Formats: sequence, C-alpha cells, structure tokens
Amino acid sequence: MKKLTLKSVAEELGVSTATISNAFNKPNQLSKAKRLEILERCEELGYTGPNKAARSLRRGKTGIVGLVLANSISYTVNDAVASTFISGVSQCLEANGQQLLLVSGAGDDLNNVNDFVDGYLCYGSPTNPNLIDALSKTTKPVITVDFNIDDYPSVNIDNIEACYQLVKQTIRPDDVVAVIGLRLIETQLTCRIYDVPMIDPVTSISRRRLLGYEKAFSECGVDFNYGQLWSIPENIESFAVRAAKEVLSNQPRPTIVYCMSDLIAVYFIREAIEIGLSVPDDIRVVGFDGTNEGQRFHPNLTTVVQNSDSKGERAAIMLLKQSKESQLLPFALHFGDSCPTNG
Amino acid sequence: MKKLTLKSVAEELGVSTATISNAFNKPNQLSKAKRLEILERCEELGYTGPNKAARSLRRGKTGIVGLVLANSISYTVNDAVASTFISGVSQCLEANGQQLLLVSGAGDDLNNVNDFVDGYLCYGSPTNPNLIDALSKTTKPVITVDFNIDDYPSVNIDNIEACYQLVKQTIRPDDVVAVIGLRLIETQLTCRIYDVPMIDPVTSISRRRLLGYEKAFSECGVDFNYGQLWSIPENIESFAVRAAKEVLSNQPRPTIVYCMSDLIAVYFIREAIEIGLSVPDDIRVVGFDGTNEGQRFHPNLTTVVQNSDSKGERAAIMLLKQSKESQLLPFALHFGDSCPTNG
DNA sequence: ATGAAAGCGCTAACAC
DNA sequence: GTGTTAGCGCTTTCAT
Repeated sequence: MKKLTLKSVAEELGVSTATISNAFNKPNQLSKAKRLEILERCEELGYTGPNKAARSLRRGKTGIVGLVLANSISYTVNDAVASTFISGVSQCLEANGQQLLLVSGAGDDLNNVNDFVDGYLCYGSPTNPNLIDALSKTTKPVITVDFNIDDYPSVNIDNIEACYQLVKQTIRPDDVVAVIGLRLIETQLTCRIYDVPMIDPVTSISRRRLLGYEKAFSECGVDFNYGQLWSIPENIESFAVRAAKEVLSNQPRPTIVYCMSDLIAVYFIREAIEIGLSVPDDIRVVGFDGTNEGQRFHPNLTTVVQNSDSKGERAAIMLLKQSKESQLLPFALHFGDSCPTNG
Repeated sequence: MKKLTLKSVAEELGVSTATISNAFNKPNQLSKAKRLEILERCEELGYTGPNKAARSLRRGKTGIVGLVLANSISYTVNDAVASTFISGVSQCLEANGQQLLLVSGAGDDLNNVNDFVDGYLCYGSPTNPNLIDALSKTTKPVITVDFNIDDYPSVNIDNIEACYQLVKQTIRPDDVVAVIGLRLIETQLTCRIYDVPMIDPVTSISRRRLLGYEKAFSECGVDFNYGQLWSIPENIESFAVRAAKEVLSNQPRPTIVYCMSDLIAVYFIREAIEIGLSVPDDIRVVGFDGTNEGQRFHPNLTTVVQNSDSKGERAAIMLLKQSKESQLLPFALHFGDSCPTNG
C-alpha cells in the first residue's frame, strides 16, 4: 500500500493538491458535489485528512497547549489540588478541540516542547528556575496561575486575604499557634524556619498565605515567631507526617495548627489521634484547598475552599481568547469539625 | 529582530545550513573547534536549535507519546488509581526525554493527535468505541493496559485470580454478599444488574474481577445472583454513595460487600457508619486498588494492592523499546481493619 | 569536513 | 472553481 499524502491522493483522484486541501479545509472553495465526492473517495482510500504535523509547520499553529507544572508530572498528577486544576484546563481544551501536553516543572528548558505548542499555561512556579527564564523569553503566549512572571496575565485567588480571614475566625486569644507551610524555602527538607530567607511572595503562594496568617496573628495579639513555623518541600505523606510529629512533640504543644494544604491537615490529624489527642478538643486543625478528601475525612476539615477547576478553566479560556487581563478568583471559608469558628 | 531559522542563522554565520544542523545533531561531522564556535554564536543570537516541529516532519519522529485514557481527561486526573498510572508513565518518559500528550477516551477519533505522536499508551478501554477502532488502524505502535486490542502488546494484572483469592480469604459460609462493580454495563446509571448483558471480559477489567469473585463464591457455596450485583458508571462520590445507600437498605442486609475500587469502599463505609453500623462488626467491606487514601482511611481497607505506577512505567518502557511481549504484573492482598481474613 | 539541493506534507497566494 | 507554485524549517544524501 502506497503512502497516503495529499499529493498521492490528489494524483489518485486526478485533481490538484489544492483541491483536496480545500475539500478538507475550505468547504466553500469548491462545489458541494465535488467536495463530497472527494471526501468519500478519500475515506475509501483510508486517507483521514491532511497531516497535522505538516499543516502546523505551514500554519504555525499546532492545536496543542503546553501545561507547565510546578513540579514533575509524576508528583503533580497525584496531588489532588493540581489534578483538579488540570481537570478544569482539560475540560476547556477538550471543548475547544485543543490538545494537552504536560510539561514537567523540573525540566531544564522548553526546547523539546516549544515548537509543538501554541502557548503555555503555568500552574505554580516551576522548581527549575531555568523554566521561568525560558517562559519569559518565549514568543508564545503564556498565562500563569498562582504566581506571576513579568507582565504575563495571571489567575490567582487572594491568598493573603483568605488566610487572614481564616485566622480571624478561628483563633482564640490564648492559643499556642503552629503553622505548617509548603515550599516556603528551597530545600528538600522538612524543617522549622527561623531566620532563613524565604521565597519571595510574588513567586510563592505559600509565602502569601503566611503573610495573611501573620497579619491576623498580630492583629489578634497572638504570639508568632518563626520557631513556630515549619515548612515541607512537597505535599506528600512522608514530609507531612514528619512535620506533624515535630509539631506535636513541641513544648508547649500548640492548640491550633494552620496547615497550608488539606493533605497536611489530614496527616496531622491522623498523627494527633495516634498519640491519643482529640481533634478539635485538644488541638484544632485548619487546612487549605477544600479538597474532596478533606470533606470525606473524619473529622471534616475547616479549610479555604478554592475552586481549582474553575481556576484551570479560566486560565485555559484566557489563553485561547488571548486575553491580557489578569483575574482574581473568589474563595470561600469552610468550617468543619476539625476547628470550629471562634464566633 | 529577524526570524531565527537554520537558514537565517547559517547566512549570518556564513556557513551552510547543513553545517549548523550538524553542529546541533551530529557532533562528529565537523571539527570540535568549528562546532563550539557555531554553538556559541547561536547562543549569542538567541537561536536555541533547530525547530522541533520541522525536524519531526523530516524525521518522522516527534518525541511525543500519546496516552489514551478510558474516560475524559478531566475525570481521569482526579482518579487516584489512574493518576498513579500516569505518574509511572511520566517518570519513564521524563527519564527518556519524551513528552506526554494526554488524549481523552471520550473523543471521536485520533485525527488531531495522530500526526504528533510516535506511539500510544492506552490505559483502559476508551468509552468511545471509535477510538478502539482508530487505534487498531493506526500505523503507530500501541501498548494497551488493563485491556486488549487485537494483538497489541499489553500490560495487565491477573484480575480474576486477585478477586478469587480475595474472596477465598475473606468470605464466611453464612455471609450475605453484595458486589459493587464499576462500568459493568454501558450506562450512565447506578443500578442493579439482573440479566442485562455485560461488557465482555476482554475489554472490561471489571468483568474479569466479577468472574474471580463468582468463581470463589461458587466454590465456597455462597449464594450469589445478579440481584446482589450493582454497577456504577464512574468512580466518583455521587455514584458510589447512591450505590452504597441502595446496598445498605437491601433486605437481608449484606454482611460483606466487595467493592471494585477503594474509593467505592471508602464511601460505602462512610454511609454504613452514618446509619449506625460498625465496620467490620456489622458489615465487612473490601476494596480494590490499594490506594493511599484507602490506607489513610479509618478503618484501613482490606484490598488488592496493584502497583499502578509500575504498570505505567512498564507500559512506557515497552513502547519505547518496541517490545512485543505482553506482561502480567503481580498484585498483593492487603488485609486491613475493614475486613479481617477468615483464616 | 563542508556545501548544494531535494523533499518531508502541507497551505496560501496567485494564476487561469 | 480549480490548478500551479513557493516555501514553512529542517535533515539527509551526494558532491566536492
């Protein structure tokens, strides 16, 4: 069987390549009858239409969107919040006939993908800073989410305000506080943060959350210093459990713990129960994200519900519409059994 | 700034296009000195190397692998088991410099992706049967996972045997049994299955699991008919909760429930506890998959642990190595608190 | 070791 | 309405 190309098919049917191309791409450039006949004969031959790779070379559009993640793909797809974001993105892309290429945030550059994508969505600051550089240099459109690069349009929630409100509505004057953050510093360690310089707030969503907590602590007259602040490098069991154990064994033991993800909160509660504490009676625990698991969990988490899928959808729409205006999305506080309001 | 192409750069440097190409692709086709000089000048100009899309047109390889999912992307990335599979795939692909393109199992065809990928990984039978057709017709290599298409190499676990063993080690002679399956029939409904024809075992992993349960029920002399069999269309809360409620309100109430996913089991237990039952004292619950959440959950699930990430890794390796031999991967039974062994 | 030229498969501009 | 042709950016013979 000979290779099926526009050219070979055109020869076979005795018409020019342009006519075949038009039959597939520009219906009103030729008579309906001829068009239908061509399409039918093509189907007989097994020709499913012009080669998309070649078309993209000519047109300069591939129909593929690159989604640059903060971390490796393998880590990211197992994170409930990120998955929900991807879900929103893909919903929009599927509806618009665009394809989704996942790009690791741990890669060195965009060389292997840049020529295949029409634009980028970036979900969180890539761990490899080279990528930020590559993104700020590319000629393709870029939308950032949960962080910013240069003047690219972005999608965010007001993390500072969310955390501020969360503390305001849960803290009590005599509380001993602990905070478990996520990627507050660039390290692969679970550790307490004393006077280490943290990632800047523009890049780091966690840093912004911390600013919100701190503002409320200070307004409420609650002691908080960086000996009460832990950071874990990734949102996974091993790090979360380790941090939980450290926090729980600290003296005086905290009476309320603010976790920068629901997953951290879930593991924290598990560890607290393990050593015989009652949540929320002995220790109150607050999450962040509003994941399904946090709601399935017992006790159900007090948390900030952010709609990660609509974040994804918005970002994708912005990219497809070439919108230049950044968006600030709403959030909602949810008060579950892990920490009642102070109201 | 003029456009940077192999040609424009070659002119700029006063050498031929082939030389530039060789400098990037075939180091030993030219002197080290010249090569280094060219690379340096290219970097100065901001030329990062030959356009990958054009290269792929010429070479016929893109470095992109298509991962065809059973369902929509948005559904799949939120499924813990599927995410773990994707994780394994991406780990292998990242290590080999390949890119990952996610393809919805609900799409009509592969036309928009086929020319951009070097081959396909298929995780579960696509809901749109057109895709199975498209896959069996493509000239690109295909590896299937958890199901089979024609003679393409595949990766599976022995679902029949796993379920057979699971029942054998948990069932008691006087048990009243219920089974909650996943996609046993093609419908969007949660329902009991009486005499509806189910999807065939070659395509359906759930059907094979059912065969394993049934074999053990029958060997153990436990009654089981399709009035005790429910099916839900997707592995999500709404369907799982509905099925759980139906099962729990059935008379006589089951004493043991086999769920075809850990997620179903988790929701089932939640519902059981909700109506005042004790797990495992009043009702025993068995899952399938061995997800992290199932182990975080209280009570910890009895389940079949399948290593979804190594499944993904194996499948990806097979595709990259062009291996033609199908693989059967091991599984392990885990006995948690949701259902003790009968031994 | 380097350069010239063909062509991967297609689309857009223009000619008829 | 249909055909001819240039060229998207590259790699690969084949000469030199």
